[in-house]
Amino acid sequence: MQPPYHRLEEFVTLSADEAEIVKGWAANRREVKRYRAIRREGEPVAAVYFLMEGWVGSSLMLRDGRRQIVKVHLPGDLLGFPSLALASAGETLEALTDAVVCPLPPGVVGKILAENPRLAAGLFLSTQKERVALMQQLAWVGATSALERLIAFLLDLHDRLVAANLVKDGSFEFPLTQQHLGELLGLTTVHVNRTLRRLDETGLVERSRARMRIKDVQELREAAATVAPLFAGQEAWNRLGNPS
Amino acid sequence: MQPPYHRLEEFVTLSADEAEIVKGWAANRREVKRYRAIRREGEPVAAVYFLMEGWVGSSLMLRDGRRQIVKVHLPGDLLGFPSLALASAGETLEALTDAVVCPLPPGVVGKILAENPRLAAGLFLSTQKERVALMQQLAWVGATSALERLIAFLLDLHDRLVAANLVKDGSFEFPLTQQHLGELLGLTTVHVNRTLRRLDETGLVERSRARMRIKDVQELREAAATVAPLFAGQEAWNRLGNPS
DNA sequence: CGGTTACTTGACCATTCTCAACGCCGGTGG
DNA sequence: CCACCGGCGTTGAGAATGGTCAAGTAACCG
Repeated sequence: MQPPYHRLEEFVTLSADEAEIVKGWAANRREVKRYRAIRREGEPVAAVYFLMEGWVGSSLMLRDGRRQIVKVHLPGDLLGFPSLALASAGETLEALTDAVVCPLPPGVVGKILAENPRLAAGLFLSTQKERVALMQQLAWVGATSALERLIAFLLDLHDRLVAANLVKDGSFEFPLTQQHLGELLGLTTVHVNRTLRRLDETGLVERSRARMRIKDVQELREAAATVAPLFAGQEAWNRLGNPS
Repeated sequence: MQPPYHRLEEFVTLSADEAEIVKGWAANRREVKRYRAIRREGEPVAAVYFLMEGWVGSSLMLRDGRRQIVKVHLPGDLLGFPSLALASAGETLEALTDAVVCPLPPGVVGKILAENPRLAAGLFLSTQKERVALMQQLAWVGATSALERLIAFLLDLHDRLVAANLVKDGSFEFPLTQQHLGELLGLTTVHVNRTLRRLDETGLVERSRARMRIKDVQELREAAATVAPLFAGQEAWNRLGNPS
């Protein structure tokens, strides 16, 4: 199977040199078992991570033990970047399936910023894309009902799984527990359960073990409270490159 | 009054050249009246903005008209960066007070990425800081009660106002309506009102017209559900510059 | 096959929302 | 200068979405 470099080429096509740099990351693989932490909040910021295989959650812990999952990462994602601005890590990275990550010391990022403007622009835009995703999630969680949140998340997940080539025959692996969904969407496990049941009673999705199928993506989109933003791809890079 | 460049120097001290670049931004000032949009969702991504004076809100609109404010920006903030990754703007930027912004075409950002690695690293880290802030807000909104959300927001605002030198004698201007607070925290106006009353009945804050005073910041911090993250400042830049 | 973990369901509870009315304050026009 | 108007803030009563507690069931793992 091809390493998931799709997200790195989304905004800037990589030159041969740049592709070499990226491939070099794979030299350092770290395998992580399901539910194990890759890095916890409060630990030193020793690296960022390229997610090679598996799913990983980024979460914040509140003082009383409640937890908010802020992102479910899929293969090809870069993890841990926000903590580069912090004195110690601000997010816990936890494997949601068995996973493989490639740790990149902050110096690698610095070197790219210093020496490779194209790749730097790609990273920069990728980071902005993540900000948009966070803004969207905040909108779901802050302004919509349980059902709408679930729909919005499933659609977003679906689209990202398609991009990562992980949807087969319209269905995909779904390793999240209902507890995870609750912590992601700001709901209790019990209510996630009821809402999920409602969703598949209406025939919009089908759950079986650790798989899920969205039966009619178009119909589900119409039930969603937000419209997925349209990313600019290459055009974003062109804008950066053509000061007016 | 000094232009608010504090946020640009947070991670990387600017060289004389770099300071010149930044000062050059001020050449192009755009004044915006309170409640006027600087840029709406869906419009072309013509620029990002440096906020010179005043407060600005970034918000997303849902299909049914509900709105989520994702950030209240203060002087010194850079606005509109997430939309650089999008085909058309993903957030509406609305002046919450009379404001002055300096529009920067995307090409200016591209030029910095291409030619000025130090400034680029500063921007990059600033952006990561914003991501951390968004993650925190998501945690408040997703995982805490109305009272805790309000406290968390007020503390965060307070700290940022202090950094921008906008707190005088322990009190600060507070131009947000209760509706804004609701849209920011995922609550209705009515409930914001009740919660605010509860807050000042307990004597933790004092409201008068368009000002607010936090009577005991330390005590309020103890009542908060999250701990504000510690930003790395210069150290973050050092990490980037010293690949291990 | 036993034990653990996740999922499911029910009954009850509470935080927050909805709807509605009213008061205050600032601005505007006569 | 005063009267009106509109926006914002405030308060009350009742409804509802989602939370809590609890128990039971199904799936998975060693």
